[in-house]
Amino acid sequence: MKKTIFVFSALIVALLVLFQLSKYTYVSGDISIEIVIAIIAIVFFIIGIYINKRTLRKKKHSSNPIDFDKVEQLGISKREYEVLVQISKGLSNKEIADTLFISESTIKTHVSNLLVKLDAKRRTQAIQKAKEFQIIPF
Amino acid sequence: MKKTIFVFSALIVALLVLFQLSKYTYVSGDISIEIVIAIIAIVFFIIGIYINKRTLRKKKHSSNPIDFDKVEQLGISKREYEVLVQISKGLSNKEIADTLFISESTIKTHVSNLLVKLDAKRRTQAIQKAKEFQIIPF
DNA sequence: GGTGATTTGGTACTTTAGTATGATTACCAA
DNA sequence: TTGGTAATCATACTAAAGTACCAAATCACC
Repeated sequence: MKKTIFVFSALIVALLVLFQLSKYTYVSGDISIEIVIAIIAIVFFIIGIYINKRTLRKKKHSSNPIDFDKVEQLGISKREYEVLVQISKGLSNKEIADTLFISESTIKTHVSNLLVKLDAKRRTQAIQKAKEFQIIPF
Repeated sequence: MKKTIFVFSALIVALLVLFQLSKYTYVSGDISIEIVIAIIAIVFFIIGIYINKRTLRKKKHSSNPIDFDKVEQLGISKREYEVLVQISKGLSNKEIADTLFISESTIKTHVSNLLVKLDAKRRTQAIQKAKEFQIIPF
């Protein structure tokens, strides 16, 4: 907030100086026009950079693009994907079974299938791969 | 924050208008100069936004703020932290033992200590917690 | 209405992970 | 020099994860 005020204040001062300069140099010569144009170009260039940085910083937290096409491409089914998400949360097979209201045997089947489809040896590696494929939220 | 930017932007625009008007009074009839300046300003503004977006996109992958203070705060030792990083890569205890040139027993000891310090029941949960604490690269 | 994929579940088994405990070495600071 | 901490390793055990194989119910699709 402080920074914003400072930067914009500086810009206003700069513009005022330009404004004054243009008044004085108008009579004496016509080189000032080019200089004024150049300075305005630079100033707005900087303004563009600054404002863009601000807006991008705000968007950073809400960006979570999950590649569902990749999920399909890997042949991961709906249920398997649900299990994958629970795995990435750090839950055990038993805990996943309880949250999805199915038996642990079924979870084991899903996990085994997931490991094959993600080409992973362990569930921790599956998490890593899923993150690389951008198919789990992070 | 948004308000501040808007207010100052409006002020700058107003000043520019004054600047344009003042010129208008001196050189009456010649509108083209003002238009040229305005266009240049807008063009460089857009260029600023564009270039900034490009540089930020490149930096996106290299931005990884790891909270080492948190690591200390949790009482995680140097070696334990190394093990934690390997765990998050999806390696097994045996594989970690091979990469760090120590026995699997030692890895198990480190892992057990890590689970206590991170308040986790499993290594997958430890990964999750470590991510929340921002102590591992992602 | 049959066909293929998904989901579910089980048994039996092997492997990996994690706990508990104890012990040795090394290093660093008081 | 001693006392604390980190790092190392081992044994023995329990728990969880993962594999292999099978089988039945469901569901979508033609």
